[in-house]
Amino acid sequence: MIGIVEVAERAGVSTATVSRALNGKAHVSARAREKVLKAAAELGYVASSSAYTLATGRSKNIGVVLPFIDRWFFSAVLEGIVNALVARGYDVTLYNLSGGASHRKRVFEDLVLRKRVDGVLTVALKLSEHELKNLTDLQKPIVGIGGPIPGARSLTIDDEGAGRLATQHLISLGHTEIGMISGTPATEMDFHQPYLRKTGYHEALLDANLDFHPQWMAEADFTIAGGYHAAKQMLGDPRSAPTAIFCASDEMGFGAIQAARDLGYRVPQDISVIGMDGHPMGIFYGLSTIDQSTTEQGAKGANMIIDILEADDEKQLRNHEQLNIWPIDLIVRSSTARRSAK
Amino acid sequence: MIGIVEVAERAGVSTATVSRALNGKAHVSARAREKVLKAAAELGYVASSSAYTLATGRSKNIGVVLPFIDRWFFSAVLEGIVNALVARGYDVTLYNLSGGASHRKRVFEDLVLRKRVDGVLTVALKLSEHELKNLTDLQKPIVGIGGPIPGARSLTIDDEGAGRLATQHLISLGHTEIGMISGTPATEMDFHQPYLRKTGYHEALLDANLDFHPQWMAEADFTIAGGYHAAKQMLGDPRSAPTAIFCASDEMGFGAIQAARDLGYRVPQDISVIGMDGHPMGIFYGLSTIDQSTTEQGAKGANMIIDILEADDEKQLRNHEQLNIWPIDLIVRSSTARRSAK
DNA sequence: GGGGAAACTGTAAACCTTTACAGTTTTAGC
DNA sequence: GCTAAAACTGTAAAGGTTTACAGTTTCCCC
Repeated sequence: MIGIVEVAERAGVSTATVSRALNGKAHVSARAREKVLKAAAELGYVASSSAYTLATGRSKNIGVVLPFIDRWFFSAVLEGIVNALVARGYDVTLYNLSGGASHRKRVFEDLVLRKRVDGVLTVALKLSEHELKNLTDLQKPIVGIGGPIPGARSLTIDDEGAGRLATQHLISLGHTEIGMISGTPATEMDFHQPYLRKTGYHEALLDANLDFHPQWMAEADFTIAGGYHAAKQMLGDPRSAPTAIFCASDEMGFGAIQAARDLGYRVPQDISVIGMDGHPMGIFYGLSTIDQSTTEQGAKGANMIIDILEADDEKQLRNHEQLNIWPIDLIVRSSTARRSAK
Repeated sequence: MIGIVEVAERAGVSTATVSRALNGKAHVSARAREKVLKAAAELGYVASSSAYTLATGRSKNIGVVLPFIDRWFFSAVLEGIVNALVARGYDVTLYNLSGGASHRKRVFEDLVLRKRVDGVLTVALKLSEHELKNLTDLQKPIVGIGGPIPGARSLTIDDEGAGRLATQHLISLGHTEIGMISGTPATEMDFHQPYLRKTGYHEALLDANLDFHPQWMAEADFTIAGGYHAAKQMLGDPRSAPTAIFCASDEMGFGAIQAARDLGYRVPQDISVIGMDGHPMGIFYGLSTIDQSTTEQGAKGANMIIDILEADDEKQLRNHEQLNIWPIDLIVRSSTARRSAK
């Protein structure tokens, strides 16, 4: 095993100098630095991260907690997070909550706490009070992406505004009978999101003085299949079928388009569909959507937490609540069009 | 800061006893164990993982290296890996290669090496000799999922057999003009997979004495859009259009179905399509496929590496090459049918 | 060449556990 | 009640780094 001592011997300096040279600190002469670098390279020396962490109290490791990994939104956020963190020299330790309740408890009580991480990033998560306390007790920076963490920093889109914007887009095209397929809150997830998007939808209808028909509202589980079944139900009855549907996720939008086609509707001539999130397949389906540049949002959240960490300012480290609103874009493609005369 | 010393004091025992009690080791009286547990709970003590790692040389942390995170196959494998590892008390540190070449170099040279991990799991990766050497120099268990790592243990399906099976399924339905949309090897990925699936396809045709037409072979990038464009090209010319297509991934299969429909073909009456992987959306599309139970495969790979670690047998730890073949299933849905008379 | 400041370097303590080894207590058998 | 064995417990070293502090060298200017 070759450690800092061996490098020091070979370079003919002390371990302190080796440490300083290798970490790019000041107070090392060019000559010494060079000798150290050479010796380290020759010996193939790599510092032990556990010793580093023990000595400095920093692990250069961020814990990321997500409810699912294999759903597009989450994997896209994760991709952004991981790339941004690695670029800044941090590792990512992953905690996934999809393994059931006992698993979830384990994550919060044991793993996150084991002093392995310098900070925690949560994605679209609603925490119980107990879990929140576990996290804040760590006295480490926390950032919540896509679902505000009370008392901590958050990065999230304006879900209510997004719902309103999507609905207004449909209204602006002349639609007056507008349905919505909203998400059901899975137990693992923050339930603000589906709720807020629905609120935006209602507000937009209200502002435009439009009627609201209970049959125009359905709930599904954010998947293609869920959207398909909900849309089929909603469009199946010609007496109450809306002429446009706003889906709370793009996946449900894909399903809705398919359902409409299977029922003989033409999209967008007979029915307009707008989704939400900015799924890459949306380009393929021609689905209009509210884009929230998911991967970039993940990267931004990652950079936020590193900025806090490296600010190193005591005041910064306190978890004062702070809400950052991430911008959204309306992307109009071929699934929404002017309402045609019936 | 409360450490093992504080717990020892409170419990009225030595730190050695605290350590033994908390780690569930033998040689602790029931009375002492109880006192320790009580004291630890009262103080809210959590062991420092870096000190643990430094003292024991084990990090209880597995590095997972993947080329992408936000593509379904990889996120599904990852989901399986993470859940299995957490269930066995291990953490997962994630290394993603999609950030470009310098990023990739960084991952292999710095991060994986930093003695943070007890073992490495790679997913569908082809490593350069240099990268492979970096990894094996670690003297730690390595397991390659979905892409064999030379000189290490691997878990992979029989890609060639899978290609043959898919093609044979089409042949058994009476098809004689069978196209294939194969994957292009992205630089980040193992390029065995697309190649092997193609080989299986060719073998099956050969065995059945069927003709092969160069226009029946296309390459795409594993995505829906890629499959769509490739299929449109292949089916566009009625003189050479095949009556069945085997796609090397389900995503490309979805695209191919869409392309066929857009060209006025009915699936499966006019054209059969079979995919590969077992994407959950396949149920929705009715896509016949070769299922490789991706998430379970990830879990299996994770368990393999932990088994090696916990066997603790010197011989086990040596990275002797070993190839585990993961079973596949032909799933017949509504996208494949008997060839109809033209 | 002398003096003082600035730049560099080294020693050793600190970080927090685990565990080998030695020492102590309990148990069981007679 | 004694003895030997078994079970438990404690002391202290080890693991590999960073860094405060003290000590040394170099540099510059008079």
